[in-house]
Amino acid sequence: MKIKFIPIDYDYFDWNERNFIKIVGRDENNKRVCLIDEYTASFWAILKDDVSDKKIEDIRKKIEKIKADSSLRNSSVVRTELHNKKFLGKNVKAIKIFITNYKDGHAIADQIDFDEIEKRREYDINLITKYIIEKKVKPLMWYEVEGEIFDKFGSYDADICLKIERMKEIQEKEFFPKIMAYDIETDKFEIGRGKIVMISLVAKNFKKVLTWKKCPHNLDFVECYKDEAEMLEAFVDYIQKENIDVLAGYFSDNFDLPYLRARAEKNGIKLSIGLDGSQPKLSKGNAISARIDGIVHIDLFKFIKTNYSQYLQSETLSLNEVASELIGEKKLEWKHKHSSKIEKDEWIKYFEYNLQDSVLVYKLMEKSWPDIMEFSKIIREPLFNVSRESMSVHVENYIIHNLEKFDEIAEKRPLNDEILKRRMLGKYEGAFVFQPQPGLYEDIAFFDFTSMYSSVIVTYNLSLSTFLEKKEINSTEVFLSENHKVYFAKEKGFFPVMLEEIIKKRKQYKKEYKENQNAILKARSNAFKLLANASYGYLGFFGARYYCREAAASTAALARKSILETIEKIKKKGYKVIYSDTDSIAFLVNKTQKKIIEMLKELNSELPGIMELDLEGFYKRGIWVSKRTTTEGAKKKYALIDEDGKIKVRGFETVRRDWCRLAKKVQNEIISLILKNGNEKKALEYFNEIVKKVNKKEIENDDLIIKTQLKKEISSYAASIPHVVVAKRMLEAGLPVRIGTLIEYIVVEDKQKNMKRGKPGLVRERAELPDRVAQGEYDVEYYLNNQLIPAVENIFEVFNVDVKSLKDGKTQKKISEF
DNA sequence: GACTTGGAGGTACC
DNA sequence: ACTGGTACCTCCAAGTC
Repeated sequence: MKIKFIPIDYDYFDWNERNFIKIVGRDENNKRVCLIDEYTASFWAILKDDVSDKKIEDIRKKIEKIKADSSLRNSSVVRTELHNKKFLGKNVKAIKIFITNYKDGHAIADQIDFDEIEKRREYDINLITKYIIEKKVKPLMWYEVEGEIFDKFGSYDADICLKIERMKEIQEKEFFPKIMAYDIETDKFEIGRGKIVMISLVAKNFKKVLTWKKCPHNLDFVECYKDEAEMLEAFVDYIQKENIDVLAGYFSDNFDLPYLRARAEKNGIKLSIGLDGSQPKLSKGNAISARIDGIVHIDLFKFIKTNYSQYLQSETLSLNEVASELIGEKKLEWKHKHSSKIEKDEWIKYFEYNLQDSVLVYKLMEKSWPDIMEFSKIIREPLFNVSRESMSVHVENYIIHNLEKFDEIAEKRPLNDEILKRRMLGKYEGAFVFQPQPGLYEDIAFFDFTSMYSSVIVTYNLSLSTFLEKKEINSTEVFLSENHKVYFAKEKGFFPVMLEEIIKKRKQYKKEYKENQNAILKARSNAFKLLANASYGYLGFFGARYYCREAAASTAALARKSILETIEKIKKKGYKVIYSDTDSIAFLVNKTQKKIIEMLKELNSELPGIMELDLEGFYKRGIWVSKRTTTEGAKKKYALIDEDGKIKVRGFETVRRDWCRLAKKVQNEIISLILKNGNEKKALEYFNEIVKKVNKKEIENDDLIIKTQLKKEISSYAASIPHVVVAKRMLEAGLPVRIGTLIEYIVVEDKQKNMKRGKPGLVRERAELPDRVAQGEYDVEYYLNNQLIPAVENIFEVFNVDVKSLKDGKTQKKISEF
């Protein structure tokens, strides 16, 4: 039988003690297809140099006799092959060892401890990953498949199952999966402790809320069931009936699916939503992931966190904020309460609220699909994994999937003691940041290096496999510090070569996207950008297979050297450099813009390798301020206005979430007024008005909330700082507080009159939960001295205006003098 | 007891 | 633990006089 097929989900199972791969996907008519493939797991034993051929044959014979029997199954080596391979760039002879069952790879590898064996590798690589590499059955690519009907499964919910005989990659139209979004509402927050009150399901032309609560209304999307158990059964039915590829939730790995499983168990029913009739499988450990056989369960929260969060403005990654920013739609209003306390007519609101959550998840999933799909195609890992994995894992998987071209055997994942050792090493010297001079500057140009760290890695060939223990002829020498030099080979290593390709592809797809703006090209270009950006971090990441501290430190060192040299050149051309951070240089434009572009060309012609300097932009004006404690300029804090009047703020309180909105809004407005007008006059008037308002207690509570995230367990905080004290109080009040919760508080006047000689008591004693604070109850002194003034003081200082004394009556006269 | 200092903690920049 | 280092700033608590 011959069909067209696109792989969506991968899994493996044991049959007669051997491993079989099961791929679920679609055919050209969108029929659900499952493919079965026999696959023999393997790993490598790398031989030491100079082992004689005869000895190698002896060892192979010995290896072929190895068994690893357990109560679970009898495992053994199937056969061996001898190959000429590379390991970390060096030629090696290696024995490829095929085994009956992947799960016993470790047990068998442990028995290969002959003196002639240098290393054993790749027994720590996922079976699916190895399968995709070797058999080239890549996720979300179309294939023409020949195979025979496979009916050895009792019943599998697919239109057809084939055992693969031949496969060929083909070109076909882009695939779009059938997505369903879901969300549950429960009586208690803790997993399984309360009942599930309702479940919403949203797919294309499909909107439902399932509930077992009485239905005193006529909402057509609500379906009522006798009890929780019946509702859960209906949920299972819909998942089975609707023929979906992707089930998407938000925080659903940690909440919705575990909750559903727990409640199903309590009700004595099976949550058999897998195509094989199995229940969702929850992984053990801290980072729970919930898998459904044949259906890709995606927890969008995880994908958004690793892939979008750095580009989002949202203060938190709550569904409400993320949806609002990405799709311009919000959750409905609903104040959570136990179902027993919900009034009759409130239920409609509750159902609508629940439905809207799934609508948001559905739309977010549609929007994220190109990104998830492109990552899956580029990295060649299944959607389930790609949607959950961190950037370092993405980089690593990309490497592993591309080693074949280099004949490389993969390095092993570091074990715990190795990780510990790496972490003990501490930090190495990083980027250069220019010491700015506080002031308001006119006409500024910004240059920046494109993907600077990646370009450095490629240009200087930095990586684990090119790192040399000692100086060799024709090697690159890098000064890390005065008495620490390291060396790298000139011969190209696979890591820099791969990175160069990533950078090239990023450029290519960026260009293609500009010519043909569609979501997929954008996603493709973006995926390569993210991979390139994470590569340097990967080199210095303690958990990386290809960790190389020297390479990471050298990357930073060479980037420093490069930027400092460029700064010098720009200075020599007669420009005043005012700022620089890592890969960017700001300088004053005292000549025509044409001259600047000419200089840029010249600078580029002198740069080595793929290093490239780019014009980031011209700005009409910019402000740099001093640090709060000293008079020297603050780094990483500045604001710019471009020729179109667009303002860019970096580092100021305005862009920090741990400052109250009042301080942020006022600072932002002051920055804007100053940059637009070129002086502080209007800004001072504005500030004066605000101070009056604060004094008159006219500021809304919402503008006074200070938000700080709880980053660890409450008990492990050394000092009792305001947000931790408030968090404790929230816990006592039965509010959900855990690591990651954004704690909100308002500082109120000292009720206990703890004032000591006119000075207020500790902030934590005055930090109050926002809904316990009445309008106008806030502490004027705190918000003036600890929020407003610190936020604007250094800005006005640039104009020699002392704002500290503004709140006193006298100084107001002083302002009128301006 | 008032003031200084340093560390913990959080969040930004690139 | 889940990419890296650099930097700012607040609040508290210990240290100093």
